[in-house]
Amino acid sequence: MPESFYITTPIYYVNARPHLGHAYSTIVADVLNRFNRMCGRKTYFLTGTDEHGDKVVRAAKEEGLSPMVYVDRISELFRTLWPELHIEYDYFIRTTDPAHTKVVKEILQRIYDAGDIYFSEYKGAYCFGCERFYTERELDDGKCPDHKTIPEVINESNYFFRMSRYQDWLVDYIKTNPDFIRPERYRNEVLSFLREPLEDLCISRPKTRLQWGITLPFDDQYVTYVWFDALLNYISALGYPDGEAFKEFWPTVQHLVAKDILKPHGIYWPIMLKAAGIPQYRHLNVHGYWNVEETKMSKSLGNVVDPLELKNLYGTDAFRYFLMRDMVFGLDSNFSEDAFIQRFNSDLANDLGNLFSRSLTMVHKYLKGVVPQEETGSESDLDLRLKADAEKVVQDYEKAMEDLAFHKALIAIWEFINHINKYIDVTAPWELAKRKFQHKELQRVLYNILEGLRIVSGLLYPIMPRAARLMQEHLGLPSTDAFQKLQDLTVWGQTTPGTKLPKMLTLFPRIDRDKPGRTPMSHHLFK
RNA sequence: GGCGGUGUAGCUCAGUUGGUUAGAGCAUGCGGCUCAUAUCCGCAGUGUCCGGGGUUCAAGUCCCUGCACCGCCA
Repeated sequence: MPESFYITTPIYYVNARPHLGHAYSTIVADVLNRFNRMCGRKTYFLTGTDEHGDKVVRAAKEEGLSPMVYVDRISELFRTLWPELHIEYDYFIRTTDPAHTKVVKEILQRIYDAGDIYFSEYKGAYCFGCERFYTERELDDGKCPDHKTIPEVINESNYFFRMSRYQDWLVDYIKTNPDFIRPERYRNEVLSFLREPLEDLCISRPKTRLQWGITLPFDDQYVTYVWFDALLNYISALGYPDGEAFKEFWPTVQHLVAKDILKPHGIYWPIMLKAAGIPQYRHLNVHGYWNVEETKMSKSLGNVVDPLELKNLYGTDAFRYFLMRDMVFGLDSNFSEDAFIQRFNSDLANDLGNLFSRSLTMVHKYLKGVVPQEETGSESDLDLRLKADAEKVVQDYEKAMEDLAFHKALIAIWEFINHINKYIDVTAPWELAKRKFQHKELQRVLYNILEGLRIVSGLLYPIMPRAARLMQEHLGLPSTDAFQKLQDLTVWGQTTPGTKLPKMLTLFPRIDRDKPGRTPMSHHLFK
């Protein structure tokens, strides 16, 4: 029985529209999900939206909408964006779902009963304009940085989660499970944070101040605040506690987050799970930020990259390829249209697209578009080397994918693409085609090229599902299968001789930067 | 202020436990092929490995120190 695989994205906060960062997280999840399906695992892929809290109330007010109408609208933007990027999630959760609300209340009650939630009063500087407390440090000359007014000192009572009690346990757990949080830099960050005493977490807001949230089960004058509500989506979506999905998928859960929400996922969440008596997640995978033209992406700079626009300009496959190829998972990367076009033309159009095109053209031209016999038995060193390269690429790829080193997986594929190009160059099928007595050799060479391309298409499936599919159709592979199993990519000779190949197509037409009428990305206009 | 990271070719980066003339891709220049989306293949380079000091027969790699940028914490 192969293991299951459960991957989650963060649930995205609905106070803003989807941007490049959201798209990256969700595409990575989709890539991992598809890769694991190729490995024969039963997979579950969760994404969704986080919809409570005062920022949402404020954003709704600005648009003159009720919170519910507002969150419906923004949530829908996320939900409908993903299919456009060829993302196939299994379930889309919203924290306003009644089923989620029920689980949150259940867990709160359980932790409350166990004595890990207590009631306490505190004093603080509160700005009524911002509807929030400020710490001394955040104040600008004693005044609210936004409103330039002196905040009032008020008393407030709230419920607190006793995280401090679990600090030593967590440090120990992270130390004994080295890949609990990865890459290592983020694990170190959490450990370094835990060297200082951990403060208890405020998990409520009085209804006098905020109504848009889940009412505490043990005090109806309060709502749950942010993380305690949001994090529980990962279990409520599976039908915790009795759902079949929970039993099947929770044991192998991996979370995927950007570095800005490391603390809630690396500290609050494991402690919540511990306090509620739920087994820990397996991995927290943390990635970096996309900068745009060397600067931080921000609304005020007007350089927010809209995934839909990119997709419309260059296609989903190219967009996904660029994101996976140009970011080292865990580190920050830079996005620019120039870099994108560079990658597109050199990797997709020239290396892969042209290889695909020249190969199929030769099959059509020399063999009437019919897949030849394999012609084993008289292989040259060149043939044998190509097969060895094919074995190696699958191994390197698998290792890189397991390590979340997507760029390395793609580098490995492109090395193999170069090898096929080289193989064509050295075997020179156009020469073989001139001489009848070399027909068998011609057949063998072209068969090997097609096989090489089959393996390339199979490996590309998680990253570029649509292009992989197109390639497979044009290589005469069964179109009934959505993808090839990784296992099938390790065995040479799966292409069926005698298959008539469909008409040629250009996979990735070159982008001509200077072409008149070409529309550059709109964020350039705001620079 | 404390802790951590990064600094290698024009650009993006690889460089294992210290070990010959420091690598790849892109960009550049030259040559070859014609099946191909003017594509592909080959060749050619270029480097104060951030500065300074030290350990060693030997340092991009280890130690100390300074600088720059980044992150987390206060």
